[in-house]
Amino acid sequence: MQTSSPNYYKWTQWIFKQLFDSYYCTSQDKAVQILELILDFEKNGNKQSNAVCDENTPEFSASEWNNYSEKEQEKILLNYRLAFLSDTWVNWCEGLGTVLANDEVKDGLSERGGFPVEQKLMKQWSLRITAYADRLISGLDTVDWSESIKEIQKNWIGKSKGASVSFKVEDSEDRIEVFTTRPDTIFGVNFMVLSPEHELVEKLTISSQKENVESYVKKAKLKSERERQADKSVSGVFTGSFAIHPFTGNKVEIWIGEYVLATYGTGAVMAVPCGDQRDWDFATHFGIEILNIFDGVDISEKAHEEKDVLLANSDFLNAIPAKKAIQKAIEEIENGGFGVGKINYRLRDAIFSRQRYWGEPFPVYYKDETAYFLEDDKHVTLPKVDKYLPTSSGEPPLARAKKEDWNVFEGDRMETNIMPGWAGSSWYFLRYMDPTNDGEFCGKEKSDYWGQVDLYIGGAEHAVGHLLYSRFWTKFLYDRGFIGFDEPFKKMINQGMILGRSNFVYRIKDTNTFVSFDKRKEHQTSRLHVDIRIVDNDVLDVEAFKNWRKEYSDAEFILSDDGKYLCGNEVEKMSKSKYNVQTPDELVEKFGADTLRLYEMFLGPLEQFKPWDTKGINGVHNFIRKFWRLVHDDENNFLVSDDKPTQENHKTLHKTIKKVEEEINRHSFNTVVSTFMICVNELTEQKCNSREIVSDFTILLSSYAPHISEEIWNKLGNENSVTIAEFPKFNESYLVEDQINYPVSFNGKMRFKILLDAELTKDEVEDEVMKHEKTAHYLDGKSPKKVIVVQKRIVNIVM
RNA sequence: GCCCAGGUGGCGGAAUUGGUAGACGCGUUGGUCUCAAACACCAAUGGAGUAAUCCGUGCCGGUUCGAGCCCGGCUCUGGGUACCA
Repeated sequence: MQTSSPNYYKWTQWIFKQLFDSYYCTSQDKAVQILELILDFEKNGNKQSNAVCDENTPEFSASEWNNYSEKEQEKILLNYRLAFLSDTWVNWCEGLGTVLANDEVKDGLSERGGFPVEQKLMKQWSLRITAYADRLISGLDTVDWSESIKEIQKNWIGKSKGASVSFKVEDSEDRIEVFTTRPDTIFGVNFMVLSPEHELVEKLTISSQKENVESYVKKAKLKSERERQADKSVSGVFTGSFAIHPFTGNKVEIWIGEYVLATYGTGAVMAVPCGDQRDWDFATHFGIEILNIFDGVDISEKAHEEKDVLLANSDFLNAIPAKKAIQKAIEEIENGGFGVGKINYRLRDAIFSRQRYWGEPFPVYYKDETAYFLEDDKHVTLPKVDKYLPTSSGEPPLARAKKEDWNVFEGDRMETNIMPGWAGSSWYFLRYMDPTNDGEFCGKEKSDYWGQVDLYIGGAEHAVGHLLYSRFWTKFLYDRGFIGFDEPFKKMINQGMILGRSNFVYRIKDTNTFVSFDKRKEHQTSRLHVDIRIVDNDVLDVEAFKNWRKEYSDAEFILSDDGKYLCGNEVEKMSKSKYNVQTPDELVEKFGADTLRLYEMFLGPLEQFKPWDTKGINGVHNFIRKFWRLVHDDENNFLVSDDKPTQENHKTLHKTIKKVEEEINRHSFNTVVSTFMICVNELTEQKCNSREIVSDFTILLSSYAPHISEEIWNKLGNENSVTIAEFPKFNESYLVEDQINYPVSFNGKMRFKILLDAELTKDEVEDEVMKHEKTAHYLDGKSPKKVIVVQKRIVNIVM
């Protein structure tokens, strides 16, 4: 099964079409066919509709709706559809020639390649994931995932409860809307701050402030997002305009400040300097008065951000504790008609268009610039193009395809964007359940039978991408009745990453001269990754470095005193971009794939991060050879015996079966490998090459070292693959001990052991211990206060 | 700042419900085999001490007959995340 094959992605297109044909009904709290919404519009218009929609959707009555043209109706429906086209500010990445989702942008640079990303307005397909924000949070309680991934998703969705409040601008019809989580502190507001990008900035700036504001805004826009976030110093400028406090009617200064983000909330805040540290810092820096609305709290040194005090100087909120006051404030704000209680999410709708070649094409065509979907039985495959590059006019690569290059062509033109990488990966686990179904993406009886993915082992780096989108699609497919569960992955384990050891060179600023690690502090340098293959033991091969890349061919070096160029080093994520990748090919060549596989498991617990270090690999390789020798004679001829295994042989085998079974349930693969080693060591010592024992051991080993297991299984005379052999049954009776080697401790410290019959009662054990010669020695003349006997486990003598 | 992990020999790590701390592997040392080496095999290997013995799971305290494990307080390391109003 390949997500890139048309047999697969035609179903991705089908799911996308279902999203387009659906809206989110808030009263049923699920996705519903858009037809139902249309019927509702025809009868009632949209004034009371319980549907999630774009904030700028106009209101209309039933008769207005019925009089709209098809095109107008379609335009409105786009505000409701879960897959919709809209002009969106997107993260445009020139370097990659495509749009990126928010989670693909890190610090203002593309996660892949590290290219700059800018904001650009484009017509794009988006998915209304925000409709699912709440369920994506609450659903986390039903899955067995690590706390950290749940936390990352919660933060990413970023639900905050509060109120949206609109402040009237003095002598103007304009209003400034803010979002606040602390409406109870509204009487502490005496200024407000807009982000430099806020749409009202220009309008609100009075002529005498114009120059200051313009230069401030210009400076802010020149900075990359990364620089702006890194810069924690307080900066801002006054517009000269005032807003009117909705309750007191007092003047409220309107400022502009970089610390307010354009992309969160409304891009403006009401500043409460006594209750918010950032506002406090801003007010202090610019000498703005700080009103104190907290009863008995000193705010001269810092803001008071906790909700643990009563309010003062706050009219109807006086002497009310914060929790109640928030409720009361929202009521009054709503009564006054200048705001409303609101839940705000940090999560944005997911942009679903990309401008590359490789990806799933949309089953969409345009007629008169309106988007239409193909009939259900038709799907689009990627057309052939002459180059995988954008056209000269900047359209996506698919725009290179001529009419006859498309397998389907309808309307004026086909959609030339493609879907993002996470489209296919959002539902592939469902296709696994029914990979050859030609009539459906996955038969309901199949998904009902297999259900959720029991265990998903994957990296934490997909926390806000793939793992969130899969949950969204699963919930959608569940809502529409296509599957019977609404979370894709029941349990998840995040495997630890293998870290690599990176090396660095130090380039002196604005030169092509590199200084050795030990002398780097004598210069202003920037640290650059260097390929670990041209570094040996932290010493750089200078000639190889010059040949490594064109720009270094004439590099000069300041060496350390012993004439070597020393590199810096650090253990970090193994990654191509860090040039610290060690491929396992060489190890496979030398030791075989079984050894590599076993060694990776043997390194330690699955979830743990660890640096790649091959020092111990010959240990597991020796184990494999030891197992081989167990079933071969000195001339390397396969040799097993058909003698009846001894009691001891059975004990060794069944001890191993038990342990392997237990450990696999705990996902503790490193200890399973140890168990195998112990088993082979014991069988070697017992000189046991019994066919019966070896067969069962081979099955146990087969999923850990598949190649050697298959080979030995075959040599044992089996026709079928070991992968379909039945897992050996554990038999407790082989492990019954008739004697117990009791550890005897004094005040909790183990001193000696005593071999006793397993059937002895507590009292008999105590008698035997007290009779023992060493007991008298450790008692040293004292008499025991108490003797604790835990049968078959331990004896503790308290003195 | 907040959230999540984690701290055990020279190293990777084990100890599953509170019950023998250091399984297994690496490394090291000594030995056997060999002309020699590699491989393999045998033995030793937490620290101190000739030994008896004593001390030992980041630090301080607590619970318990008994704590690497439970509780309280610290500390250090790793990871994630944030001018989110």
